Amino acid sequence: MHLNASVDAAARSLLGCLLVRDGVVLRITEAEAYGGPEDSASHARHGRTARNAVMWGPAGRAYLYFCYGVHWMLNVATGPEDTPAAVLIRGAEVVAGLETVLARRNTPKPSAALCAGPGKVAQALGLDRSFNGHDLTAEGGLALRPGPPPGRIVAGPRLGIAFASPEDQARPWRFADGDSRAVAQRKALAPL
DNA sequence: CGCCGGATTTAA
DNA sequence: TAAATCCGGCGA
Repeated sequence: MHLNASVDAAARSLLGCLLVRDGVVLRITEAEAYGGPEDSASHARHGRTARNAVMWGPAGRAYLYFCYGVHWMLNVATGPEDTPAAVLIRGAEVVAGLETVLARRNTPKPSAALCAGPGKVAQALGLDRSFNGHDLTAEGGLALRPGPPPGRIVAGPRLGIAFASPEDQARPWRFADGDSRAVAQRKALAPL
């Protein structure tokens, strides 16, 4: 876990790490890097606001935001203080607490798609705005811990950013565990 | 203050 | 392929 490295390196280093809450343990299988004001795909593109303030804070804090009027998205703030950057957790596989995850996801049985998607990850962990700014390096509530890294990493363009500049859309800042099935749209990813 | 549109998911 | 559904950011 190298949260103070460049945001794309930080995103790669989060693959395989564990998210722990309430007996639920998820292993991160997919992540996307978002930079500062220079990244036209990032929430930081309009500068510092009340919503994205956590991106300016120290590395290791949770940045939660509400999207499409429906979903909560979990990000990990990276980089030094005053340097806005965050990694969106896009996918995970369940390591422990399967019953709790199935209940929260309102799904009868497990599948590779159970937590493949950023909205699904936050829902599986039971997250909402109250976790915004939470210190993931501390114990309790919601914690981020080292986990088994992937054997190989695949990468591709970030998803859902058609509003960004062509250069930023093309930037291969989406990363995933090449051996995990808990990854949405795997065809858009290729070996590093 | 009102409008536009989004780092998505789900079901048809 | 579209509907669900809310709020941030921006322009008036």
